[in-house]
Amino acid sequence: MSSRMQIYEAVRRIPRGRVSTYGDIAKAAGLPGQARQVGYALAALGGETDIPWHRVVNTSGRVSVRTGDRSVEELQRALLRAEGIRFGPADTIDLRRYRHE
DNA sequence: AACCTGACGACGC
DNA sequence: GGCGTCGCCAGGT
Repeated sequence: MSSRMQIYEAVRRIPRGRVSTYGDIAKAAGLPGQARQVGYALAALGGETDIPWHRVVNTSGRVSVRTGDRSVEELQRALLRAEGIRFGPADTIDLRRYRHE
């Protein structure tokens, strides 16, 4: 429960126009190796939140696929593009360039 | 208690 | 880079 707060705090630290990965956030939240927990914590956020959930992608530099609802992924890409992040072929982001340490 | 399921990831081919 | 395998762990059946 409290670990979820740690996750949100870490996500909050991602600067605008940059991204981080589930694994990196997990590590930053003191939960190394528990990337999945990050996914669950973000999924638990409703639409109303000030947490920049869209700045979290997987290590492939791509927006993770949700089960069912596919429109959310489009929204995430739109939000990222709005921050100046460019997507390459296959909707891939260049992590070497946008990844936040 | 056993088993299944994910907004994941590292590793070996 | 694609693909299969295994490790991870909270929650729900």
